[in-house]
Amino acid sequence: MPTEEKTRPDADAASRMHATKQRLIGAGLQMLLKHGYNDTGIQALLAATGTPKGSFYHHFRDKEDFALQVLDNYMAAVHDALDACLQDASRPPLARVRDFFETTQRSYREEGYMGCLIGGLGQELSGISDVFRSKIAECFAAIAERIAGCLEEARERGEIAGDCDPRAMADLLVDCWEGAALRSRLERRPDALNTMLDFYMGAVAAKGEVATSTEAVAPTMGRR
Amino acid sequence: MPTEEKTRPDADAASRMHATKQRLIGAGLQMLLKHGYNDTGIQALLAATGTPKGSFYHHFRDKEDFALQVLDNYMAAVHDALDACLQDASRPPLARVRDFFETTQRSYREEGYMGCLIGGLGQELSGISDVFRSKIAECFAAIAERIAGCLEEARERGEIAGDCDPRAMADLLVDCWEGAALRSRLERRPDALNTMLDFYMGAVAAKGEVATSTEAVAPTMGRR
DNA sequence: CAATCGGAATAGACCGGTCGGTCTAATCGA
DNA sequence: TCGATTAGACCGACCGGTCTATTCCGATTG
Repeated sequence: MPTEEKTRPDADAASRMHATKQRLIGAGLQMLLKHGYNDTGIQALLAATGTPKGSFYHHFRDKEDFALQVLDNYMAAVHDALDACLQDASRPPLARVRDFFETTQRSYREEGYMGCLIGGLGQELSGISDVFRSKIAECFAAIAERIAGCLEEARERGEIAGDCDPRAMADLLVDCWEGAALRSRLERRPDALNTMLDFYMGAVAAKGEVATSTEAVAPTMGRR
Repeated sequence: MPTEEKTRPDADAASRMHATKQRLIGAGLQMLLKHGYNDTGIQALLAATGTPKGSFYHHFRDKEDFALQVLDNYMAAVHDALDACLQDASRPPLARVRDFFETTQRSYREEGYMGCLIGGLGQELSGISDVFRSKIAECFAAIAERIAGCLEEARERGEIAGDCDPRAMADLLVDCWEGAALRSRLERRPDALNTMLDFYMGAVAAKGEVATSTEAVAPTMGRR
């Protein structure tokens, strides 16, 4: 493993985690995705997993600590997906970025189009908890940072305009994705996600220039 | 007033509304924006407005009914802003659309960058309540519908590509806006909103063609 | 190898507080 | 006078969290 990040939570930590704790975090992800934070009850979580209360408060300080750990777990999975998609040097950078979001979209479908946990908790809690607000802002920043790296590559290769700011474009992409994810949650279908991706890819792709890539990046645009 | 819509809730209804009910809805908007639905307590609302419980349950069936009415009120304000911004036939259609979102952004600032109530409630409740889910989907659809009308005008005038689907582009704009609104809520600043607007306007504007408009639509792009 | 020790983990009764909602009575205003 | 509205005591349910008791299981012994 290359020394790519200073301190990213071990993606492999799950394997060393106690089975009960893993069960709680797994079920917690589903419940937090569907119900949000305030409507997720500890009792309901324990009932759903057949866990006694003592175990929960042995593994977690309190509900907030629990949700933060679920979020860490979620972020680890996101970073795994980023690793899997963005590091394939044989593909054009822009196609790799698109691949990441298509992978993400697939995971949304598997969860019944409940959208993104980060966005969900961010929307619900950023008004009342600075802990969550800053944590979630950091999550988005971390994702955007990695995408920005890939966009920088794309810029150097002439896939996107040479005078654009990759980091700003990455932030923008993440933001728009979250909006489309909310819409897909409301509609229980992925259309908004696809439309958004097509639009973005079509808009950033440097047109009529060298564009060495033969891989199609934005098949259609502006049509649902 | 022109017969523009079949049945849109009377924007002027507030003036005929009982003072107590108005107070509750006004305070409810602030509380729902900041705390979300589940963390907004009836008791806290009553304490904040100095209202006895009897009054609340006289004017509202229950908490859900209350939140839906706050949402109706919010939507009426949105439609007012749409009226004010989109109907000025003397300005280019695309500039009118941009004007609406800049007006919206101003109102976000006034509320301390708490983002959009529709998006907030949508994110929090769409997983557990079909009432809210469909209601909020309709809210977005209604907004997109009106923007689509303006985009259609823009298309006819050649401000945007002739072969694009105005309705899809309007949905997309609303979705991306919501995503940027979440980011602006997390960061307590409007940057993400501006970046998103600039990017969208720059991307849809038909380039190098007739483009009769002399009004700048997207001053900068891709820079924060 | 068996006995045992001790912390980790499980188990669930229990607690005070707050939740949304109900009910009856008093008061207001046309 | 009479319905609309205000007033607030009251309710059962459930919330997150605490506490003590028990069980589990690997390390430490003789």
